[in-house]
Amino acid sequence: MMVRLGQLLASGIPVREVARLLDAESYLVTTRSRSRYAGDIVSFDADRFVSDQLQSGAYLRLPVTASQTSEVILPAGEGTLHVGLGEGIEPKRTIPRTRYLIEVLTELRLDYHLLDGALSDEMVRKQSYKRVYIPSVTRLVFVCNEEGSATFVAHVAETADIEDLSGRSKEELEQLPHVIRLVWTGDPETWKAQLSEFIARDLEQLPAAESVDAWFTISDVAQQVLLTRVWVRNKLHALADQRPEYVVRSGKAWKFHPDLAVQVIELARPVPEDWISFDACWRQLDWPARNTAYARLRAVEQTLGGGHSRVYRYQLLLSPDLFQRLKALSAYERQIRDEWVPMPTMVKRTGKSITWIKKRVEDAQGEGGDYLVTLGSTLYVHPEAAEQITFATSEFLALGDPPEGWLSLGGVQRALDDDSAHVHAQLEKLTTEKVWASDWGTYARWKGEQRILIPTRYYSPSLVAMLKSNRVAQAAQPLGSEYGTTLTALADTSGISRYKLEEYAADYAVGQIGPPARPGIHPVSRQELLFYPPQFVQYAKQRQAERPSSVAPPDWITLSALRARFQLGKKTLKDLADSYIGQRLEPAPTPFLHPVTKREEEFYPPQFVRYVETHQPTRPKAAPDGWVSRQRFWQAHDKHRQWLQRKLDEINAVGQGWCEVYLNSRGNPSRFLHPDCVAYLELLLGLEDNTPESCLDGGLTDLLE
DNA sequence: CTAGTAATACAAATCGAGGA
DNA sequence: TCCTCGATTTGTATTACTAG
Repeated sequence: MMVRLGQLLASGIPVREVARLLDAESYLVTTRSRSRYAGDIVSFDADRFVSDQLQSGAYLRLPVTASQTSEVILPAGEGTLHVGLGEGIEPKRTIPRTRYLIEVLTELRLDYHLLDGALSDEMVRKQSYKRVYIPSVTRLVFVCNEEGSATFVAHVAETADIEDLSGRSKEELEQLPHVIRLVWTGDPETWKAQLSEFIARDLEQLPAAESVDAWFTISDVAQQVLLTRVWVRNKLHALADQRPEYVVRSGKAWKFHPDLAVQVIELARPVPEDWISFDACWRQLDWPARNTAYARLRAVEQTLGGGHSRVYRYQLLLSPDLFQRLKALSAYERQIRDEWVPMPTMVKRTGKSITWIKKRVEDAQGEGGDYLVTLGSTLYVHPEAAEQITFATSEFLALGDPPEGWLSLGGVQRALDDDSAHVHAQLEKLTTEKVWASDWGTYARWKGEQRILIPTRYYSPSLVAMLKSNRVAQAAQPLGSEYGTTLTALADTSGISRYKLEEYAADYAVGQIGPPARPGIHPVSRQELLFYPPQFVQYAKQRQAERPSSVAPPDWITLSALRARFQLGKKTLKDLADSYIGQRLEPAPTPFLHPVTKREEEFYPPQFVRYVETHQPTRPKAAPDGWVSRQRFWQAHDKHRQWLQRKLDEINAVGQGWCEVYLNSRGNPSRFLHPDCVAYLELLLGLEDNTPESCLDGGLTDLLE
């Protein structure tokens, strides 16, 4: 603003005239001249004018160029009455129409050029007509502040018309079809509204007409708002990020669309008095770091919507509403920090993993209760849940180590060279017998050299030895049929799973279908076991036969087999299955008996296989030649991975196929960079290392093309 | 005071191994 | 088949610091 005001004052238009133009005659300062031959010195208090404008929040858009001509604008026509020197006629009132016009142009955000005309002696007018040309909408306005002087708005087809129109008389102007005469109604607002309408009539159709020359540089805006260029630059660039078409590079300088400039000027508007500075707010609040408070502020502001904080003269000021919310949030967070238990502490207390604790907390919390809260990056557990879990897990911490030579289930299975579920079942049985009670126990699990707090059963060497001899004896002499059969033996011989047999046995007992199972001494192991009569065997086989379509059609397949075929992750396949089921696609997955495991399993139709083929996420392959993994790249160039991430985001590497997932050397999916991308990044690195900042600005965008 | 950079911290997602 | 674990990768928040 200062620049344009300076231009205006230096344009050759007399200072008094400028003041009249702006309806700002109160800013004229008269200083008595020291020389008595000279008149008083009249000057315009530009500083006061600008600061008042800033205070009031209403900025006048000053002309792009202002000049004075020695010619009369809209001279009197032939038929006009000449009234001599105008003596004896009452001086006409002044109406600040120019000021109103400038206000209208400011509202419409239009740039304009001002020309002040001369007065001639034989004219009635005491004030000159001004010519205002608005290039973006090709409008020409003739305006005069003197009472009774009409205002004319003309549409200009060619630039040559401007001079032509200026030389005509008012009467001639009125006759022209593309000229509108605007009369003073006595009310500034209606006059302004009419003027605005005439000027902006087809403004919407002409948005692009505004030439880039009229756009604003950073300095232009900075001088308007009286804030530093850095602040303005940041604001402008931030806005321009959202409207890339609103910023151009003109030579060395950036130029911004007037809309952006206006927005920034808006941002510099003073804020209400009850707003509080961010630092004052932070000092009253209870956050450890200033940055934390700043992050919270941004988060809260986002939920509130805009307009609750504003930077004014290097001060980030917050609305009272925002401040209250931050205060409440800080109190809430303080309470969490003081009373709740941080996750790391919980891990130490219980000796369990974070996932484990999380699951228990979720179980512990009631309806709608929120027992887990993340503050910053620490997870806090509600005190009640924490206490409950700590109490419940004290047993884990008390877990001892298994005695030397004792074996876990896996160990027993390896010792017997039999990894079937049968071993597990046998151990289960043995551990219920009092005889063996001291030969097994629950201890902490050992995984290689590591002690893990999972209660795990370990079995003594003598128990294992017994099991071994038992199995040898069993092999020699199978169970006698005259006693009936045990469930385990039946499972082994019938092919029906022991889980199903248990289920059938329960139904058999409840329904009293045949003679009940009776306890007896096993001829080989001398254990007391339950023996089931032949009727039960028959019943079990019947139940088994009744199971829905016991064998799957040949092309139906289980999820796990499908997983092996497509090399898909568990979760990926599960998601695909869920979506298949969710869409109610036919035929639906159906339970069948698995030919090998003899268990009932969910089988999926061949349609699902095709569904997976078409919907599966593209499975990574080995990287083609020349592609480099992200990790290798940032490590090789001694850059942080975030640096790389940022650069890739900037050039939209994923969008243009410069970044793809391939298998890395470990066989895991990882992101790889296209050779071109690598070349570009290396070029970038070279530039960053070797050239000053200024070269980077313009050069890189070209390189990207 | 803002915006940018780098280092660090944390958490979510995922996988295979092992036990029940 | 389900669960838990540690290991690993990846994404994002926090922190510290700097230039302008």
